[in-house]
Amino acid sequence: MQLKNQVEWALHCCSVLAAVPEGKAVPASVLAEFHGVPKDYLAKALQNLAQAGIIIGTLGPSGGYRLANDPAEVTFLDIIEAIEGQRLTFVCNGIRRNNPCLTGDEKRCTMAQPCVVAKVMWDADEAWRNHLRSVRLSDLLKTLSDEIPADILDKGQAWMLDRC
Amino acid sequence: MQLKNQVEWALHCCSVLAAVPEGKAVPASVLAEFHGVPKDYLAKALQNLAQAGIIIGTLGPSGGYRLANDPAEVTFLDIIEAIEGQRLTFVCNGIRRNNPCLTGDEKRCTMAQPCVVAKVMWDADEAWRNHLRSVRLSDLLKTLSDEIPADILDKGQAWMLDRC
DNA sequence: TAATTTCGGACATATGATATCCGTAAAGGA
DNA sequence: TCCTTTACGGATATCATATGTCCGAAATTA
Repeated sequence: MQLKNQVEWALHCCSVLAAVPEGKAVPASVLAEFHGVPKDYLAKALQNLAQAGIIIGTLGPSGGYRLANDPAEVTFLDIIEAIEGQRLTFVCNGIRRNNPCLTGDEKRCTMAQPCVVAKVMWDADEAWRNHLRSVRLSDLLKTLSDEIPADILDKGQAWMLDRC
Repeated sequence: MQLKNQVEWALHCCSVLAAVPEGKAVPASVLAEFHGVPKDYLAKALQNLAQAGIIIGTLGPSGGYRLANDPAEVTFLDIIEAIEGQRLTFVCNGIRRNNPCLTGDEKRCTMAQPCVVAKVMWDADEAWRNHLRSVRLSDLLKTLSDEIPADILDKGQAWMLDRC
Protein backbone atom coordinates (compact mmCIF):
# COMPACT_ATOMS: atom_id res chain seq x y z
CA MET A 1 0.00 0.00 0.00
CA GLN A 2 1.58 3.20 -1.15
CA LEU A 3 0.45 6.68 -2.10
CA LYS A 4 1.04 7.79 -5.68
CA ASN A 5 4.09 9.84 -6.46
CA GLN A 6 1.65 12.42 -7.74
CA VAL A 7 0.69 13.11 -4.13
CA GLU A 8 4.20 14.28 -3.36
CA TRP A 9 4.23 16.37 -6.51
CA ALA A 10 0.85 17.90 -5.77
CA LEU A 11 1.83 18.87 -2.25
CA HIS A 12 5.04 20.52 -3.36
CA CYS A 13 3.31 22.26 -6.25
CA CYS A 14 0.63 23.68 -3.98
CA SER A 15 3.34 24.82 -1.62
CA VAL A 16 5.00 26.66 -4.49
CA LEU A 17 1.75 28.16 -5.74
CA ALA A 18 0.94 29.38 -2.25
CA ALA A 19 4.13 31.43 -2.26
CA VAL A 20 3.60 32.98 -5.68
CA PRO A 21 2.48 36.65 -5.74
CA GLU A 22 -1.21 37.39 -6.20
CA GLY A 23 -2.26 37.60 -9.85
CA LYS A 24 0.55 35.43 -11.17
CA ALA A 25 -0.09 32.04 -12.74
CA VAL A 26 2.52 29.29 -13.07
CA PRO A 27 2.37 26.96 -16.10
CA ALA A 28 2.56 23.23 -15.59
CA SER A 29 5.78 23.13 -17.60
CA VAL A 30 7.49 25.48 -15.13
CA LEU A 31 6.31 23.48 -12.12
CA ALA A 32 7.58 20.33 -13.83
CA GLU A 33 11.00 21.82 -14.54
CA PHE A 34 11.24 23.24 -11.04
CA HIS A 35 10.64 19.84 -9.48
CA GLY A 36 12.31 17.75 -12.12
CA VAL A 37 9.28 15.59 -12.91
CA PRO A 38 7.68 14.65 -16.25
CA LYS A 39 5.54 17.53 -17.48
CA ASP A 40 2.73 15.58 -19.11
CA TYR A 41 2.15 13.36 -16.14
CA LEU A 42 2.32 16.21 -13.66
CA ALA A 43 -0.27 17.92 -15.84
CA LYS A 44 -2.70 15.11 -15.03
CA ALA A 45 -2.22 15.66 -11.32
CA LEU A 46 -2.74 19.39 -11.70
CA GLN A 47 -5.94 18.74 -13.63
CA ASN A 48 -7.19 16.68 -10.73
CA LEU A 49 -6.38 19.50 -8.33
CA ALA A 50 -8.23 21.90 -10.62
CA GLN A 51 -11.29 19.67 -10.79
CA ALA A 52 -11.28 19.47 -7.01
CA GLY A 53 -11.36 23.25 -6.85
CA ILE A 54 -7.99 23.59 -5.15
CA ILE A 55 -6.22 25.38 -7.98
CA ILE A 56 -7.47 27.31 -11.00
CA GLY A 57 -6.05 26.96 -14.48
CA THR A 58 -6.10 29.83 -16.94
CA LEU A 59 -5.47 29.52 -20.66
CA GLY A 60 -3.25 31.33 -23.08
CA PRO A 61 0.13 33.05 -22.77
CA SER A 62 0.79 34.21 -19.22
CA GLY A 63 -1.69 31.51 -18.23
CA GLY A 64 -1.05 28.64 -15.85
CA TYR A 65 -2.14 27.64 -12.38
CA ARG A 66 -2.82 29.58 -9.21
CA LEU A 67 -4.37 28.68 -5.88
CA ALA A 68 -8.16 28.91 -5.81
CA ASN A 69 -8.37 29.86 -2.14
CA ASP A 70 -6.41 31.27 0.76
CA PRO A 71 -3.62 28.89 1.87
CA ALA A 72 -5.21 28.82 5.32
CA GLU A 73 -8.27 27.19 3.77
CA VAL A 74 -6.46 24.29 2.11
CA THR A 75 -5.61 21.17 4.12
CA PHE A 76 -3.24 18.35 3.26
CA LEU A 77 -6.21 16.02 3.12
CA ASP A 78 -7.88 18.17 0.46
CA ILE A 79 -4.85 17.83 -1.78
CA ILE A 80 -4.35 14.14 -1.14
CA GLU A 81 -7.98 13.29 -1.76
CA ALA A 82 -7.89 15.25 -5.00
CA ILE A 83 -5.18 12.89 -6.22
CA GLU A 84 -6.03 9.63 -4.52
CA GLY A 85 -9.78 9.86 -4.46
CA GLN A 86 -11.85 9.59 -1.31
CA ARG A 87 -12.15 5.87 -0.88
CA LEU A 88 -10.90 4.41 2.38
CA THR A 89 -7.63 2.50 2.58
CA PHE A 90 -9.44 -0.57 3.88
CA VAL A 91 -12.28 -2.08 1.93
CA CYS A 92 -14.41 -4.69 3.63
CA ASN A 93 -15.36 -7.35 1.15
CA GLY A 94 -17.49 -8.85 3.84
CA ILE A 95 -15.98 -12.29 3.90
CA ARG A 96 -18.12 -12.91 6.96
CA ARG A 97 -20.96 -13.25 4.47
CA ASN A 98 -19.48 -16.58 3.49
CA ASN A 99 -19.13 -17.73 7.06
CA PRO A 100 -21.34 -20.83 7.21
CA CYS A 101 -22.23 -20.17 10.82
CA LEU A 102 -23.53 -16.62 10.80
CA THR A 103 -27.10 -15.76 9.95
CA GLY A 104 -28.71 -12.62 8.60
CA ASP A 105 -27.81 -9.68 10.79
CA GLU A 106 -24.43 -10.98 11.91
CA LYS A 107 -23.23 -11.05 8.33
CA ARG A 108 -23.81 -7.41 7.55
CA CYS A 109 -20.94 -4.98 7.39
CA THR A 110 -21.90 -1.44 6.43
CA MET A 111 -20.49 1.99 7.11
CA ALA A 112 -23.23 2.56 9.67
CA GLN A 113 -22.78 -0.85 11.26
CA PRO A 114 -19.29 -2.11 10.51
CA CYS A 115 -18.11 -5.54 11.52
CA VAL A 116 -15.54 -5.73 14.32
CA VAL A 117 -12.58 -5.81 11.97
CA ALA A 118 -13.77 -3.05 9.67
CA LYS A 119 -14.50 -0.77 12.61
CA VAL A 120 -10.90 -0.89 13.81
CA MET A 121 -9.53 -0.36 10.33
CA TRP A 122 -11.84 2.54 9.58
CA ASP A 123 -11.06 4.16 12.92
CA ALA A 124 -7.36 3.97 12.07
CA ASP A 125 -8.10 5.48 8.69
CA GLU A 126 -9.94 8.30 10.42
CA ALA A 127 -6.95 8.95 12.69
CA TRP A 128 -4.81 9.31 9.57
CA ARG A 129 -7.28 11.67 7.97
CA ASN A 130 -7.66 13.74 11.11
CA HIS A 131 -3.98 14.48 11.18
CA LEU A 132 -3.92 15.42 7.52
CA ARG A 133 -6.97 17.60 8.01
CA SER A 134 -5.22 19.46 10.80
CA VAL A 135 -2.35 20.72 8.66
CA ARG A 136 -2.95 23.58 6.25
CA LEU A 137 -0.96 25.03 3.41
CA SER A 138 -0.40 28.13 5.52
CA ASP A 139 1.26 26.00 8.21
CA LEU A 140 3.58 24.61 5.55
CA LEU A 141 4.58 28.10 4.42
CA LYS A 142 5.29 29.13 7.98
CA THR A 143 7.53 26.13 8.61
CA LEU A 144 9.31 26.70 5.34
CA SER A 145 10.13 30.30 6.14
CA ASP A 146 11.39 29.18 9.54
CA GLU A 147 13.62 26.45 8.15
CA ILE A 148 14.96 27.87 4.92
CA PRO A 149 17.06 31.06 4.86
CA ALA A 150 15.15 33.98 3.39
CA ASP A 151 17.65 34.59 0.60
CA ILE A 152 17.23 31.03 -0.67
CA LEU A 153 13.47 31.40 -0.73
CA ASP A 154 13.82 34.68 -2.57
CA LYS A 155 16.03 33.00 -5.12
CA GLY A 156 13.32 30.44 -5.73
CA GLN A 157 10.78 33.21 -6.02
CA ALA A 158 12.90 35.00 -8.60
CA TRP A 159 13.55 31.84 -10.61
CA MET A 160 9.81 31.26 -10.74
CA LEU A 161 8.79 34.80 -11.67
CA ASP A 162 11.45 34.78 -14.35
CA ARG A 163 9.37 32.36 -16.37
CA CYS A 164 5.76 33.37 -15.80
CA MET B 1 -4.05 3.54 -2.24
CA GLN B 2 -5.67 0.43 -0.88
CA LEU B 3 -4.73 -2.39 1.43
CA LYS B 4 -4.61 -5.89 -0.02
CA ASN B 5 -7.63 -8.12 0.37
CA GLN B 6 -5.25 -10.48 2.10
CA VAL B 7 -5.20 -8.07 5.03
CA GLU B 8 -8.92 -8.60 5.60
CA TRP B 9 -8.45 -12.34 5.27
CA ALA B 10 -5.49 -12.40 7.65
CA LEU B 11 -7.34 -10.45 10.32
CA HIS B 12 -10.39 -12.70 10.18
CA CYS B 13 -8.24 -15.82 10.13
CA CYS B 14 -6.31 -14.71 13.20
CA SER B 15 -9.58 -13.94 14.90
CA VAL B 16 -10.74 -17.47 14.17
CA LEU B 17 -7.47 -19.05 15.29
CA ALA B 18 -7.60 -17.07 18.52
CA ALA B 19 -10.90 -18.73 19.35
CA VAL B 20 -9.77 -22.27 18.58
CA PRO B 21 -9.07 -24.53 21.58
CA GLU B 22 -5.46 -24.95 22.69
CA GLY B 23 -3.65 -27.75 20.86
CA LYS B 24 -5.84 -27.69 17.79
CA ALA B 25 -4.51 -26.65 14.39
CA VAL B 26 -6.67 -25.44 11.52
CA PRO B 27 -5.63 -26.24 7.93
CA ALA B 28 -5.53 -23.47 5.34
CA SER B 29 -8.18 -25.30 3.33
CA VAL B 30 -10.63 -25.09 6.25
CA LEU B 31 -9.95 -21.40 6.82
CA ALA B 32 -10.47 -20.82 3.10
CA GLU B 33 -13.77 -22.67 3.01
CA PHE B 34 -14.94 -20.96 6.19
CA HIS B 35 -14.36 -17.53 4.68
CA GLY B 36 -15.16 -18.37 1.10
CA VAL B 37 -11.83 -17.27 -0.34
CA PRO B 38 -9.41 -19.04 -2.74
CA LYS B 39 -7.38 -21.59 -0.81
CA ASP B 40 -4.08 -21.28 -2.65
CA TYR B 41 -3.97 -17.53 -2.42
CA LEU B 42 -5.00 -17.48 1.23
CA ALA B 43 -2.17 -19.97 1.79
CA LYS B 44 0.30 -17.30 0.69
CA ALA B 45 -1.06 -14.87 3.26
CA LEU B 46 -0.85 -17.50 5.99
CA GLN B 47 2.75 -18.21 5.03
CA ASN B 48 3.53 -14.54 5.52
CA LEU B 49 1.89 -14.61 8.94
CA ALA B 50 3.95 -17.68 9.80
CA GLN B 51 7.19 -16.05 8.67
CA ALA B 52 6.35 -13.05 10.82
CA GLY B 53 5.98 -15.36 13.82
CA ILE B 54 2.31 -14.63 14.35
CA ILE B 55 1.05 -18.12 13.59
CA ILE B 56 2.73 -21.52 13.49
CA GLY B 57 2.19 -24.08 10.80
CA THR B 58 2.50 -27.79 11.48
CA LEU B 59 2.76 -30.47 8.81
CA GLY B 60 0.95 -33.72 8.21
CA PRO B 61 -2.55 -34.94 8.96
CA SER B 62 -4.12 -33.08 11.88
CA GLY B 63 -1.67 -30.34 10.98
CA GLY B 64 -2.52 -26.75 10.12
CA TYR B 65 -2.15 -23.36 11.72
CA ARG B 66 -2.41 -22.11 15.29
CA LEU B 67 -1.57 -18.83 16.97
CA ALA B 68 2.06 -18.52 18.04
CA ASN B 69 1.35 -16.30 21.05
CA ASP B 70 -1.34 -15.23 23.45
CA PRO B 71 -4.05 -13.15 21.68
CA ALA B 72 -3.28 -10.31 24.07
CA GLU B 73 0.21 -10.11 22.57
CA VAL B 74 -0.86 -9.71 18.96
CA THR B 75 -1.82 -6.29 17.62
CA PHE B 76 -3.62 -5.39 14.41
CA LEU B 77 -0.46 -3.67 13.23
CA ASP B 78 1.52 -6.90 13.61
CA ILE B 79 -0.87 -8.71 11.32
CA ILE B 80 -1.12 -5.92 8.78
CA GLU B 81 2.63 -5.46 8.57
CA ALA B 82 3.08 -9.19 8.07
CA ILE B 83 0.97 -8.91 4.92
CA GLU B 84 1.77 -5.43 3.66
CA GLY B 85 5.36 -5.12 4.73
CA GLN B 86 6.67 -2.34 6.90
CA ARG B 87 7.28 0.41 4.42
CA LEU B 88 5.50 3.70 5.02
CA THR B 89 2.48 4.74 2.97
CA PHE B 90 4.28 7.89 1.83
CA VAL B 91 7.62 7.66 0.14
CA CYS B 92 9.58 10.86 -0.31
CA ASN B 93 11.34 10.77 -3.65
CA GLY B 94 12.97 14.03 -2.66
CA ILE B 95 11.84 16.11 -5.59
CA ARG B 96 13.29 19.06 -3.71
CA ARG B 97 16.63 17.67 -4.84
CA ASN B 98 15.78 18.90 -8.32
CA ASN B 99 14.77 22.32 -7.11
CA PRO B 100 17.22 24.64 -8.88
CA CYS B 101 17.20 27.07 -5.98
CA LEU B 102 18.05 24.92 -3.00
CA THR B 103 21.61 24.13 -2.06
CA GLY B 104 23.17 21.27 -0.13
CA ASP B 105 21.49 20.97 3.24
CA GLU B 106 18.10 22.28 2.20
CA LYS B 107 17.75 19.47 -0.31
CA ARG B 108 18.08 16.63 2.12
CA CYS B 109 15.08 14.61 3.21
CA THR B 110 15.86 11.73 5.53
CA MET B 111 13.99 9.90 8.24
CA ALA B 112 15.99 11.78 10.85
CA GLN B 113 15.57 15.12 9.13
CA PRO B 114 12.47 14.97 6.92
CA CYS B 115 11.46 17.82 4.67
CA VAL B 116 8.36 19.79 5.64
CA VAL B 117 6.04 17.73 3.48
CA ALA B 118 7.42 14.34 4.44
CA LYS B 119 7.21 15.20 8.12
CA VAL B 120 3.47 15.81 7.96
CA MET B 121 2.88 12.67 5.93
CA TRP B 122 4.97 10.48 8.20
CA ASP B 123 3.29 11.90 11.29
CA ALA B 124 -0.07 10.99 9.80
CA ASP B 125 1.25 7.53 9.05
CA GLU B 126 2.31 7.22 12.66
CA ALA B 127 -1.16 8.21 13.86
CA TRP B 128 -2.56 5.38 11.74
CA ARG B 129 -0.04 2.91 13.13
CA ASN B 130 -0.61 4.02 16.70
CA HIS B 131 -4.28 3.19 16.47
CA LEU B 132 -3.61 -0.20 14.92
CA ARG B 133 -0.99 -0.89 17.57
CA SER B 134 -3.52 -0.15 20.29
CA VAL B 135 -5.96 -2.89 19.29
CA ARG B 136 -5.12 -6.47 20.14
CA LEU B 137 -6.57 -9.78 19.06
CA SER B 138 -7.91 -10.23 22.58
CA ASP B 139 -9.89 -6.99 22.22
CA LEU B 140 -11.39 -8.37 19.05
CA LEU B 141 -12.48 -11.56 20.77
CA LYS B 142 -14.08 -9.60 23.57
CA THR B 143 -16.05 -7.41 21.16
CA LEU B 144 -17.11 -10.46 19.19
CA SER B 145 -18.47 -12.25 22.24
CA ASP B 146 -20.34 -9.07 23.16
CA GLU B 147 -21.90 -8.62 19.75
CA ILE B 148 -22.61 -12.13 18.56
CA PRO B 149 -24.97 -14.45 20.47
CA ALA B 150 -23.11 -17.23 22.24
CA ASP B 151 -24.95 -20.01 20.44
CA ILE B 152 -23.88 -18.66 17.06
CA LEU B 153 -20.26 -18.52 18.15
CA ASP B 154 -20.53 -22.06 19.46
CA LYS B 155 -21.93 -23.16 16.13
CA GLY B 156 -18.89 -21.72 14.40
CA GLN B 157 -16.65 -23.45 16.94
CA ALA B 158 -18.33 -26.78 16.26
CA TRP B 159 -18.16 -26.37 12.49
CA MET B 160 -14.46 -25.70 12.79
CA LEU B 161 -13.64 -28.55 15.17
CA ASP B 162 -15.62 -30.87 12.94
CA ARG B 163 -12.86 -30.63 10.31
CA CYS B 164 -9.61 -30.44 12.24
C1' DT C 1 3.25 -47.06 3.29
C1' DA C 2 -0.25 -43.77 2.14
C1' DA C 3 -2.59 -39.66 3.04
C1' DT C 4 -2.33 -34.98 4.58
C1' DT C 5 -0.28 -30.78 5.23
C1' DT C 6 2.95 -26.71 4.90
C1' DC C 7 6.38 -24.63 2.11
C1' DG C 8 8.58 -22.51 -1.82
C1' DG C 9 8.83 -21.54 -6.48
C1' DA C 10 7.02 -20.79 -11.07
C1' DC C 11 3.61 -19.02 -13.76
C1' DA C 12 -0.63 -16.56 -15.59
C1' DT C 13 -3.87 -12.78 -15.44
C1' DA C 14 -5.96 -8.41 -13.98
C1' DT C 15 -5.67 -4.02 -12.22
C1' DG C 16 -3.65 0.18 -11.33
C1' DA C 17 0.41 3.51 -11.57
C1' DT C 18 3.35 5.79 -14.56
C1' DA C 19 4.20 8.02 -18.73
C1' DT C 20 3.64 9.84 -23.48
C1' DC C 21 1.23 11.73 -27.34
C1' DC C 22 -2.25 14.18 -29.87
C1' DG C 23 -6.08 17.15 -31.11
C1' DT C 24 -9.11 20.87 -29.39
C1' DA C 25 -10.38 25.12 -27.44
C1' DA C 26 -9.39 29.29 -25.15
C1' DA C 27 -6.72 33.40 -24.34
C1' DG C 28 -3.13 36.85 -25.07
C1' DG C 29 0.29 39.36 -27.84
C1' DA C 30 2.12 40.91 -32.34
C1' DT D 1 -6.33 38.75 -37.85
C1' DC D 2 -2.71 35.44 -37.00
C1' DC D 3 0.43 33.01 -34.14
C1' DT D 4 1.91 31.34 -29.85
C1' DT D 5 0.98 29.66 -25.42
C1' DT D 6 -1.65 27.30 -22.37
C1' DA D 7 -5.10 24.02 -20.12
C1' DC D 8 -8.02 20.24 -21.14
C1' DG D 9 -9.53 15.60 -22.46
C1' DG D 10 -8.91 11.32 -24.64
C1' DA D 11 -6.17 7.45 -26.37
C1' DT D 12 -2.46 4.58 -25.87
C1' DA D 13 1.77 2.26 -24.16
C1' DT D 14 4.59 0.40 -20.42
C1' DC D 15 5.64 -1.25 -16.01
C1' DA D 16 4.75 -2.76 -11.23
C1' DT D 17 1.82 -4.89 -8.16
C1' DA D 18 -2.16 -7.60 -6.73
C1' DT D 19 -4.57 -11.59 -7.49
C1' DG D 20 -4.91 -16.28 -8.52
C1' DT D 21 -3.38 -21.07 -9.91
C1' DC D 22 -0.40 -24.98 -10.16
C1' DC D 23 3.25 -28.14 -9.03
C1' DG D 24 6.96 -30.63 -6.61
C1' DA D 25 9.43 -31.33 -2.22
C1' DA D 26 9.66 -32.19 2.58
C1' DA D 27 7.59 -33.28 6.87
C1' DT D 28 4.31 -35.59 9.76
C1' DT D 29 0.71 -38.67 11.22
C1' DA D 30 -2.34 -42.63 10.95
